[in-house]
Amino acid sequence: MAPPSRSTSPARFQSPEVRRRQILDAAARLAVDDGLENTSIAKVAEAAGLAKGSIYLHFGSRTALLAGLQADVWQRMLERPNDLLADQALDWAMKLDGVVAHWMGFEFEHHGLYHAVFHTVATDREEPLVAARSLLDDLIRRGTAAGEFDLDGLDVEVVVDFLIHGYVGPCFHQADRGPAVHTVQRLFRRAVGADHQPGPDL
Amino acid sequence: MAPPSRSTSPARFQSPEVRRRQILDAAARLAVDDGLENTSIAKVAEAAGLAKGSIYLHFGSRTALLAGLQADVWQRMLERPNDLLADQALDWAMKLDGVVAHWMGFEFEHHGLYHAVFHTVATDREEPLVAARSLLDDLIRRGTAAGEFDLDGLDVEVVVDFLIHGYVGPCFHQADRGPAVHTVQRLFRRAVGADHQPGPDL
Amino acid sequence: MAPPSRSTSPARFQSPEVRRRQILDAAARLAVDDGLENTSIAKVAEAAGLAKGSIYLHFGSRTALLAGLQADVWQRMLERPNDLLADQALDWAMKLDGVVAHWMGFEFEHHGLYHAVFHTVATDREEPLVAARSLLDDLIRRGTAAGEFDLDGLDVEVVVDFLIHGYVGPCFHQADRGPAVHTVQRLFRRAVGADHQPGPDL
Amino acid sequence: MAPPSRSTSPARFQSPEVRRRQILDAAARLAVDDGLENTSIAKVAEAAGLAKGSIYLHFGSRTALLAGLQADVWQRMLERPNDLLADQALDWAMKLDGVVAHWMGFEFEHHGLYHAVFHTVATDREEPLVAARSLLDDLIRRGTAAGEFDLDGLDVEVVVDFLIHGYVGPCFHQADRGPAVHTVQRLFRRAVGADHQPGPDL
DNA sequence: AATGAATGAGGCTTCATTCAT
DNA sequence: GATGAATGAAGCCTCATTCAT
Repeated sequence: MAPPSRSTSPARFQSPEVRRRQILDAAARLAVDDGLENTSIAKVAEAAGLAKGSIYLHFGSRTALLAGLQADVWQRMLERPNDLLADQALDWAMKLDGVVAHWMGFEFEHHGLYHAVFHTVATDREEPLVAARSLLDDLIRRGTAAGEFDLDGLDVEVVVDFLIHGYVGPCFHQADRGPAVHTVQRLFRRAVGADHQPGPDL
Repeated sequence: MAPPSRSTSPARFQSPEVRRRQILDAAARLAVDDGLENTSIAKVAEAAGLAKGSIYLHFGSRTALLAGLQADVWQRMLERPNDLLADQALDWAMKLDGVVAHWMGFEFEHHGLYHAVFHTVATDREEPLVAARSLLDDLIRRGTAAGEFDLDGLDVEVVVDFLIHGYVGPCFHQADRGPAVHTVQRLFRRAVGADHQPGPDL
Repeated sequence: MAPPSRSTSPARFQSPEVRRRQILDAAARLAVDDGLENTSIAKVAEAAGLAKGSIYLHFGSRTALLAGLQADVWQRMLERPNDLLADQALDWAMKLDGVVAHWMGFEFEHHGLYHAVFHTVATDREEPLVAARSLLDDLIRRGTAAGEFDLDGLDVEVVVDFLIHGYVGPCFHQADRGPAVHTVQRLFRRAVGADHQPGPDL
Repeated sequence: MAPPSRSTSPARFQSPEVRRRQILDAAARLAVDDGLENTSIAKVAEAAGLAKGSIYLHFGSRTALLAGLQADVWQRMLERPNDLLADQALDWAMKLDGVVAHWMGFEFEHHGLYHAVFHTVATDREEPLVAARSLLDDLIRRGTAAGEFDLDGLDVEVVVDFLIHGYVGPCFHQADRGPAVHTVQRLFRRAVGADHQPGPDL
């Protein structure tokens, strides 16, 4: 009996790292377009130009893939802000502005992916979220210590949670990105008691 | 074609109103525990002590059930704040405090149900969301007009979106409700430029 | 606890015979419109102005109802032709014409109901079909004996089966009923060797 | 989400073409035995020795499967008659005989499958039916033009519809195939006015 | 490494039938 | 007699996962 004919030629060999990235990119694209819960292995495989089974050579399960996506997202979310934090040339309010601009930029760019990943992945979601929170926490505490921010007794942790959720809202409903970002920057400043003068876009 | 054998005794007759409420309550419980998208008809039926098919006597489809849940949630979310808005004895900042207290109370009580419903239901989710937004929008505009709030040029719509998402954050991570609510009330006041003195709990 | 409210008043009492007929009529209507297999108990009940459960006071099962419908259909299908057969004023060819006219009239009127019932009901479908076949069988044999028909060795049973299926075809595709009936009448005559002159419509 | 446990050994790999045919054959068997509308995916899968889900690798839906069955049936139904039509060695009456023999052969062989498919499939059933009708239509018109047939004013379309339904009848009730086919051949000839001498079997 | 046929649990929905009221 | 809430088997379909090739 003839072996089953292969209708498409197999994908060209790739190193695991490259494949992994291709898969994650495909998954991210689909998650943005169709929503995270509608991102099936089959669709990811097709979008990545692979067969379904091949996904499992790189991720142990759909959940693992989604977790990978999450890690990916959060890494990109934290990379730049960490740089900002270290930038000596910026005062604390400007750093805060920078974080807002960066995060909102992501939400606008990927329309909800960050939000979706943040809220949906069925994994230990604490770790990366903790990272984002502690980044903001750190920023606010140090800005306060520097005398730039004035919390007037407000609990930093609550403020952080509030801000980290709040900035997402305007990303869904606003057509004009620039003004929205600017407004949210000022809202962050108001929250930490530093809205003395408008901050420039970053 | 075969007559269904009855392995368990059927649930006692109930009026549609009562059953409908029982089903919605069961669904709400599950939505909180497992997430909205994992709330299946089978699970709802079991939680409500009914057979799967019985759910369809009260809701035309899973989507309709979820929409019913949403409508329910939002009605409870908007009822009280609308009363607050109409209360002549309160100044605008106090009304704002009241809304915060009410909404956070719900989130704490139902641990994420409101958030889940708010962000996930696959229905025309706009209507009730619009209602919540316009409530806050109205409150802020009128408080500003009354000279109590000072937006200093901030776009009201962005502020509203920001606040409506922001208050949810602290509900997940804070053990001490009272202080968290108080802090968020002050953050709302800061956002609208009215944090001159702390507002009392409502 | 209050008894469940009754949203609609119960249908007025009716004698079983009348109810039975109402139900069969409703079922026939639905079978014509939606097809026999889409005729559910629920729809019949609604069309008959009854509650679902009430159907079971008159028919033991859906199958029994469908069988009743079938019996009904076939009775109406055979009544008139039996009269024709007994009519002394008609010659055999005219009787044949009459049967055709009557049967096609039914198919046109009820658009496929007779065909559907004939072919679909999951009961002992033989009995009524046998009646129709033997009617035609009888007619042809006696017409042949009378010298009006000429089978020239054709097996009567095959001829009967052929005719009884054949007349249904033109009922589906022909817009002009009159000419179609006339043509089929002549085809019946040809089949039995009696198409010497066109027969008048009956 | 849970890995599917494998209680039975999976069916051996097959090329899509082979599987597709196996599934269609199983479906045809069931359609004959149980009726087309009682042919469920579950039953087809079991009859084909596959899991339910595997059917969907080859047919997008139950409807598509049934349509595939239909297409299959009709292709086999029309192939041979089209050859007959082109055969120069046969006169028109003999071609007509050949079509009858072929079609009745199918009905006998598959006991009702062709009839079932012909009348029930919930798809665009027009196309293949049109093909069969136009085949017969063509045959009759050309036989008439050649002077072999004599319609004497009968509408060809009605004749075609009549014949195409009529031949099915004897297939259900006759044990002796040979004589039945022969009789129906003569009935076709009578219908088109060409029953001058018996035609030989084809 | 890559493939893709095969699996089967589980999700949604319908509907004939029963039975307490 | 009449009602309609309740049932559960059964139907269609999806999709994460496995594994022979």
